[in-house]
Amino acid sequence: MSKPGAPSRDERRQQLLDAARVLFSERGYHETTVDDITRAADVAKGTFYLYFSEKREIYHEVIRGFLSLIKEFGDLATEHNPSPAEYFERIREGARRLIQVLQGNARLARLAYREALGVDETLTAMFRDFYREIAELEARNIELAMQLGVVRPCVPLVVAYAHIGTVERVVLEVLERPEDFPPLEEIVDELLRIGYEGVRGPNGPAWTALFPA
Amino acid sequence: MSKPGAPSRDERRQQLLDAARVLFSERGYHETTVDDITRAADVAKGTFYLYFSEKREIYHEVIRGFLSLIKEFGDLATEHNPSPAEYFERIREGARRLIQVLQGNARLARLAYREALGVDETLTAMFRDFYREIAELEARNIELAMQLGVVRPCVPLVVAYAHIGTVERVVLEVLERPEDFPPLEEIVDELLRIGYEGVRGPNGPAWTALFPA
Amino acid sequence: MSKPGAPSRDERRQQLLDAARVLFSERGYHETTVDDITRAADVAKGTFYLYFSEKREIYHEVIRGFLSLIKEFGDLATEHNPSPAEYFERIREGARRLIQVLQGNARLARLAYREALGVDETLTAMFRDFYREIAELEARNIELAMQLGVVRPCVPLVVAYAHIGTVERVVLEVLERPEDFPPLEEIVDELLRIGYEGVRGPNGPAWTALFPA
Amino acid sequence: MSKPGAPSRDERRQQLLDAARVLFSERGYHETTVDDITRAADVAKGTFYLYFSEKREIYHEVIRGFLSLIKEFGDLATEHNPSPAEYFERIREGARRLIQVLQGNARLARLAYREALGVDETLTAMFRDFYREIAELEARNIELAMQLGVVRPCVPLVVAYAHIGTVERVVLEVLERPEDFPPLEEIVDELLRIGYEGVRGPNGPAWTALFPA
DNA sequence: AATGAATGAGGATTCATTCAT
DNA sequence: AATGAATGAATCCTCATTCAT
Repeated sequence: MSKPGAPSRDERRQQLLDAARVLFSERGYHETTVDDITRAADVAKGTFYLYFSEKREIYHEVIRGFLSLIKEFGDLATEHNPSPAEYFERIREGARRLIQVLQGNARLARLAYREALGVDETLTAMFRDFYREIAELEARNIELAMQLGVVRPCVPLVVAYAHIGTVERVVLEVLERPEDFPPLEEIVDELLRIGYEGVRGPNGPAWTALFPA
Repeated sequence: MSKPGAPSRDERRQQLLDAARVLFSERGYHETTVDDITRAADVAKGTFYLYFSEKREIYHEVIRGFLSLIKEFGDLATEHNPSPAEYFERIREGARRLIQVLQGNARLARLAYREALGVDETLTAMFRDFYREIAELEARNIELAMQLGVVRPCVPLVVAYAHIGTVERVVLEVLERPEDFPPLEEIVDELLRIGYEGVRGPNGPAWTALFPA
Repeated sequence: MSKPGAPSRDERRQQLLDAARVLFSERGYHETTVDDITRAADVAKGTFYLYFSEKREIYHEVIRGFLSLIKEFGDLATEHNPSPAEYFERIREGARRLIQVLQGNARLARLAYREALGVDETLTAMFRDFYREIAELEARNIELAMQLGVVRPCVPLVVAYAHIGTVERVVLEVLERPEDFPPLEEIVDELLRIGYEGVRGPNGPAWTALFPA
Repeated sequence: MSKPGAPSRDERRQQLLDAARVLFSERGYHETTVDDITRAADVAKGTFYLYFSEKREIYHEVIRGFLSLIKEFGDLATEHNPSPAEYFERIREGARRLIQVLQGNARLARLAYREALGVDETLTAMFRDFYREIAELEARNIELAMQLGVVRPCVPLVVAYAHIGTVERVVLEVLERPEDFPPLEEIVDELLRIGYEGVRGPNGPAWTALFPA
């Protein structure tokens, strides 16, 4: 059906997505034209519309891809019935992998953050759902930690968003000007320490004990 | 010399800014046309360009106004040489006033957050500088707290961004769907508690002692 | 940039309508671009949209103008309570003026006829309504003539459409190749004679008597 | 040599024509894409161009087919040397069959009428020729009728177009809103009566005598 | 013969900005 | 200062047609 060496349907689509990801990351949604994308992907303008029905669609796709990349790294702590040490180990592992993803997609991370909401309703909803999902995931982590006694009584959803904001803002700043900060790997532990000692329960301080600086 | 009843130059400018603030907040930068703004301000289209050299300029102005509104509420803690109790009292006061500002400008807050960076370089820089400024301000707070012994040794800038992210993300979520959360006034203390117990020093726990739930 | 005397809003609109009328008549709707129209009217492309919200709108306007030009020439016979001779005299007068209008707008007449329905729903409705209106008008003429006894009992609406079709088809052909026909002025009487002797009533033949060849 | 079960060249072509006829009738020429046609005919897009050199060609074909369908029903009256009664009987028979064809192809009839000329020169010519042919045919009928004395002296071509217009307009209206009219079968006689009494000759009134209501 | 991916010219519409009055 | 008509560059999207497989 396709020439050997000729791109398959999926490859062509990917070609366009890749070009779009780069351009959107560099210039944002509004400053990137369909023409730019097709030129970068080295296809004719009309070809774009064989794979995406409109410009917004490819943007959604790019963002969706990024968000699902992130969402993969949260399901860790809640499984089984861990000891406090196991719990924190898992949280720590998840956080580290999250940081890696963000670091490996720095531009895209900034893009997602920037134009989170300025494009259209669908996208706004995508982000709202994304935040809600990861917040609820972290809220469940918190609840588990409360049951384990390593976290004091609190409103889990509030704490969850606090944790998210902590990571989000710090990581974005570090990605923007890494030279002003210690390496991200070191920062992770500090953030977790702040986040979890901030809600330390009767069985704490757990964190410092478990991971002495 | 202006006709009696005719708006002065500054008033006219303000008229345009007010219209723009509302429209940008509701629809974002790209979905708002200069025509929309002049129509809302009830002036002719050409008049716009007597007060602003281009569309981006009025947007910058709107954002700048909002950011400086926020920045006013940070200089509190660093003055004089406070006791731990005074320190926290000031921090708390600052936070409360910040929340009030955000709550009174919910739409604008969302706008600022959304299109923070998608418009142009100047704006990107404005936000970067804004974050840097408030981060450095909070970092100085942290350093002071370290000296007071209420905060353990840490990298102040990292902790500062962590604090900012905490407030930012939680407040944005609460503004978006207030029905899922306790009232913001109650949340403030929880956030400060998380933020400061998370970095509690030898003279702590301070927070809980000072402001028992 | 064209203005020996600055055109008023209405003049500019008319300028565009005139250009559009000519172009649509020559090439039809689909073969005429907005660019063609603005170029012919000697204004910039954007100017078009200050006066018409979309391409179809100016087309509707052109057609509407033509149709109402025609509709003016029907109300003649029904007034008062004429004698048979007066009745036919009025009919004849109306028909002659109609022919003149068509002759003076030959191209437009062909346009209207051609793309009557191929453009959009609004236009289809415009034509349907147009035909219905003039048919009902002629049907009232017929009814009046039946009362006068110059027309035999018949279904007025059917006869009305028959009369319309007669004029329409003949005039269109004559406009297309006048060299194959007698002058339109002569043809008018023949058509009326056919139309009205075809439904001659007991008081007839009226026509031949009144207007011997 | 074709695979068993595979359509022959002609069948494939017919497949495309059938699909095109339906789509053109429903949406008109400009609103129908080659893609629509091939999808409806269940062949690949490229296949279209194996059978037709361009989109307009298949449209021409569809229209041509329809027009020749109509043209078949005119050659009746002119044969032999009929008596007046035979003459009218043949005319009547021809008219009835014409009506049947139109009724059975109502959509197509409207299409032909609508976009008669808006597409291209070839089509314009096709229609011009079509009208000329049937007009000349009817003109010969009229001449014959003049010789028979059932039609008064007149310009046959003018009368021919008058007759055509009568049928055309009435039938189109009836097809559009049948509920406002008597059944077409009844209307036929009324139209013929109008048409032929309108040109009744010394040996008339023929019609009424032959076909009393 | 059949396929369907690729092409790219073409056209409608928007809107920031200018400038004569 | 104010006006608002005019401008035209910019951009999205469509679709007839081609051609390698």
